[in-house]
Amino acid sequence: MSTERYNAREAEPRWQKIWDERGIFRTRNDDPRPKYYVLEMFPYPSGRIHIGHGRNYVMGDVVARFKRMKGFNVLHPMGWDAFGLPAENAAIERNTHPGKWTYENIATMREQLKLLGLSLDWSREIATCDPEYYGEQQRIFLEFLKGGFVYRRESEVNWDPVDNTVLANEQVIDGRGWRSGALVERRKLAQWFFRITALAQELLDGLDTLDRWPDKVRLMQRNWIGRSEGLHVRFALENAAPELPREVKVYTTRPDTLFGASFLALSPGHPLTEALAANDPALAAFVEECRRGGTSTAEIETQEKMGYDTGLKVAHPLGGPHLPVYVANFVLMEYGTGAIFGCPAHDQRDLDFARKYGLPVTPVVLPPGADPAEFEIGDVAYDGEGTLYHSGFLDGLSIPDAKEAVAAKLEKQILGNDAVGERAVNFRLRDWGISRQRYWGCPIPIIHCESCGPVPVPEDQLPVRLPDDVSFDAPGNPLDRHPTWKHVNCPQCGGPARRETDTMDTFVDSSWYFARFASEPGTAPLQRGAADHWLPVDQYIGGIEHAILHLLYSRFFIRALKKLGRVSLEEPFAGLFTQGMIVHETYKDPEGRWLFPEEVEKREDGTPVKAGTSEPVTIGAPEKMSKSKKNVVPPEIVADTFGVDCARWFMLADTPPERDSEWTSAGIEGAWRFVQRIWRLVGDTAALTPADIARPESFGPESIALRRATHKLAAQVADDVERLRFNVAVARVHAFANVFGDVLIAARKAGNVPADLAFALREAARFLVAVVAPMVPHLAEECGTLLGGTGLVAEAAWPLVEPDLLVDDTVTLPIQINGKRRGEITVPKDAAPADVEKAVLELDLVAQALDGRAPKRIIVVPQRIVNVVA
RNA sequence: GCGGGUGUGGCGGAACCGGUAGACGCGGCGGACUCAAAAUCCGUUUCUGGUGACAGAGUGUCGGUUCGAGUCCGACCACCCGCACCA
Repeated sequence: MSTERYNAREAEPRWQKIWDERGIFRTRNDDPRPKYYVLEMFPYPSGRIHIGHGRNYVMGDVVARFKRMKGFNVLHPMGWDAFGLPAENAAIERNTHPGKWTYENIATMREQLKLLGLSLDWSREIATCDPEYYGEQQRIFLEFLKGGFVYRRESEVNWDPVDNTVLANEQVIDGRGWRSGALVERRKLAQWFFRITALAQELLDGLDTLDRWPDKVRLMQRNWIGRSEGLHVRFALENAAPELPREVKVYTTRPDTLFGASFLALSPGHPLTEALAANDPALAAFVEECRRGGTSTAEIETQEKMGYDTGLKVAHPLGGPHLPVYVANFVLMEYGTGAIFGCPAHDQRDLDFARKYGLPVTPVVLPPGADPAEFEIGDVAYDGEGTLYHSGFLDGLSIPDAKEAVAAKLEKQILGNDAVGERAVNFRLRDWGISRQRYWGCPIPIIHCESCGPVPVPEDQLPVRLPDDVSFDAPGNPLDRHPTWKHVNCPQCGGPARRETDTMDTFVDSSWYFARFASEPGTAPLQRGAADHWLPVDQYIGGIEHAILHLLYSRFFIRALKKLGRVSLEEPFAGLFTQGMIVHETYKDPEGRWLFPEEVEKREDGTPVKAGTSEPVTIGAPEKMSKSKKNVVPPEIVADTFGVDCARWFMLADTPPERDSEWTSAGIEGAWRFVQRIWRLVGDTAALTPADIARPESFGPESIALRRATHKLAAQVADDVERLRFNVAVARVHAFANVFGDVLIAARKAGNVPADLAFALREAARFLVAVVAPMVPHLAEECGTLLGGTGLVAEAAWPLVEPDLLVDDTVTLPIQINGKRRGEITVPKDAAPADVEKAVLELDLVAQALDGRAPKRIIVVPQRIVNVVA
């Protein structure tokens, strides 16, 4: 009998060292086994990790270790999303260099991650701030430029006045910068864009192929891309000054409501608006007022519709009355044509506008069953289905038929030289602005020349490296202020020119790193052969917060790279899993200061106090672990007390992986007990049975029962892990330990252990160790040694399941009488329903219930249930 | 406003296709071992009534389909998430 406790603190570093020395997690591209690529979203090196960061890495590690045991050549790499604003902020605050700060953080966090015992191939580690990495990214940028996926234009940008940078639309949350929280302003700048909209339809269609993605994420992307089908309609301007355009084009998804139109509205940013405003100070002032309007959620919701009557009129293309042309604050320049026709009766925004400016409200869609003489629009527009009326040739048609009829008619109608109407598809998706006025990012490899314009940096001059000697003592972009860096000669004409001083959005860095990992260390960063071999990532794991941006950008990148011949695939991530966060209680002292969990202790009566004092502590609701609220647990503390296997076990247990999980001391103690329990079960088995026991000819009932449980365990846990149902896998291991423990105790009491049972016990221990190995790998190695194994458990195969042992000979069926469970019956597994029925009717409890009458009906569901209807 | 999700004991949560609701863990209670404690082990733990075998109720609410509903359908309530003046 083993009496010693499992000493995780001693064993864990020892096994980590052995794994490392033998290089067993190093992956080779020429390995003949089938490939499996598992990847967790790489971290930003912000400083230190806490246990809350560990959950997705542990989940990925379970998958990686499991797949290795199942015979796959597994790629499981790690890297660093290393460019970004915090490094610059740290540089400003601490008077250091962003690179130094970043690489120091990487060193710290690498050691912390290693503490978790992750089976990572560290030889493939990358940081996106390595010149080799961003040099390849510059090459990709130039290929995108050549291939038409990059362009430059003047654009109104979201300007973050605190971080002094441009933000993507996606980085503006409630009108504030996603990092600084500052209210975003609008400015016009020349910006570089990735033409993601060129692939909008493909990116939408591709979602249908991603059957191992969560539906939620696919839906979010679908909505983000936002496809709509409608009609472009050109309206002739009646009374415009000669220098103005002759027409206005609008986009509508409701051409059926054209007879209900009562006005046209232009966006404040529309070219016609600008042209009019040049000679109309009042309009110019109105446009200015619209600009000032905030973009925050609350403001948009409460913002009143504002309009300015330009005095212009347009003709109705279907012969209705002429319509006034307004400029309106609610019309977006970025969507459609920046101009709309307003149909107040059937669009809430138009209705609000019409009521405010006294415009007609003419319903043209009659709800089913409504009386045309009575139906009126009050404060709510009607956007349901119905039948067209008040609409000339459309009267009586359904909405879809009316849409079609209008489109067909206007396609043939001519205004000037073109058709009045043209069917059009619109997307909500906008092109991706990637220019950032920041130092710590990938330089955009362009040189601006007075005479040649923007010129690509020649291939042999890549990478364009960031200068090291920069200062952060003034606001703005250090690259722009650098005395020499930007001054170069034009590669085309040789004349004086200046470098592009903008750097790329860091989302560019993370849009292809998974392809970089495919290349062996020391080889070119993006190789078609290697990328095609390893990609797509078989299982990608990360937070739901990246459901749109990172994942959509990466999908765009791979598709663009394919079109440029750099890779052969279309979708980078075949399987996606979004894991929940780890949350923890928060603690505050009487002054309202946050306390770390280790600063809090419980008195005997259960009240929490500040450690070593009698100051009361307020316990707050569990929240996402964060440094600012101090509700963090550093991995070192866990490693030094319970061991990281306990942390791993706890992170996998109880809560489904996609939900948030609360870290508690009770939970980690429970994990500790179970780790010790496995250790004891294995140790007791090793003491009770000989290591070299041969498989006996036959097994007694007790041994068969144990073996059935053993083999079912291996089969079911394999299935659970494949489906990432770690909490269920953990529960099964617990249940098995209960069965195993009972048999073990009985065997020990009996004194002598027959050979067949000894074999079954050994087998149970071996299986148990293998099954938990992906989850608690250090303990598994230690147990492996205990059982007299010579090789590493980390390199062992998943146990071979004997299919005969998965099915039982008999089944116990519940007996229901009138749908209520009244008893049960045990029958042979493949008993005929008629025989089961007969056996059931012979039972006393059934006879009693029937009380001499014949049953109305008996339903026998083989292997499930018997229901007697009395 | 639009779209999506969730709701099961004191708690985290199981329950594949409609077939024994509450697996497994946490916590609680009782016990064994111990001089005592820790550790470990055993029993018990949905609620109500009953000493008990047992009976009744029970998966947010109301209704429906079915021999049978946590699971399917309809309406509603609560909470969570995403998008948000996208014409």
